[in-house]
Order: sequence, then structure tokens, then C-alpha cells
Amino acid sequence: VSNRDARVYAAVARIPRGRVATYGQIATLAGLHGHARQVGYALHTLPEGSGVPWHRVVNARGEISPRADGASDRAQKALLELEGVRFDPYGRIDLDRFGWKPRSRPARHR
DNA sequence: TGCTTGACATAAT
DNA sequence: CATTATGCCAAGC
Repeated sequence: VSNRDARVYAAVARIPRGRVATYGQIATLAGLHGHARQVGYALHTLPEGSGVPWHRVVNARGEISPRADGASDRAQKALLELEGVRFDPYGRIDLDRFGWKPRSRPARHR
């Protein structure tokens, strides 16, 4: 595995449970600022027992990226729900609440 | 070696 | 907010 992939895994591993991060954020944290696609690609080549919570990574809209697999996306949604992440009727996540803020404490509404 | 595709993001319409 | 077009880097063929 490349050094680049390792950085991506590390960034993903930083995501707290019950929260999600966008590929862009991961890319930045991994030192690949502006290269979100490589993040996705790195995860695509991700080994199963890597221990990386890839299911906490979603696209900029807060929804699960549909891939050709057709099964992994469902599993991702299930895993996120188990962690307490709520999905909209459209299958999207409210990034305003569940979007990970790699900086300070969780966003508290009201 | 060169072309095409890809777990995406961002700006413009 | 949704859709369309463009840019980025790496892997596959």
C-alpha cells in the first residue's frame, strides 16, 4: 500500500463515531487537498481487514456514493445508522449535525 | 506508453 | 437545491 493510501486511512480513522466526513475533508487531512477522487480510489482499493471506518466517508452532499457494487452502499448506510447517524427520506445525511468538524466540538443545535 | 474510467469537489446555470 | 461541465491523480487495459 502506498504512503498516500496510508494517509487517507489515517484521516478516515480520525472520524469520530456517529459522525461523517466528506471526501474533500479527508483529502485535505490526508494532504491531498483538492484531490478527493484519489481518496475514493484509495478506499476502493482498501483491504477488508484494514480496520478503516470507510463507511464514515460520504460525498459533499452528505449522501452515500453509489458505486457499481450495489451492496457496499447499503452496508454503509446500515453501519452509519447503527452509529446514530440519521438519514433523510432522500437517503441523505444532515451534514449540519453529523458532518464532522475536524477542529472543535460537535455542532450543537438550539 | 497512451487513452479511458473512476467511492469526488467546486463553480456556474 | 439540482444538474451540468471541468479539473485533479492514479490505476486498468
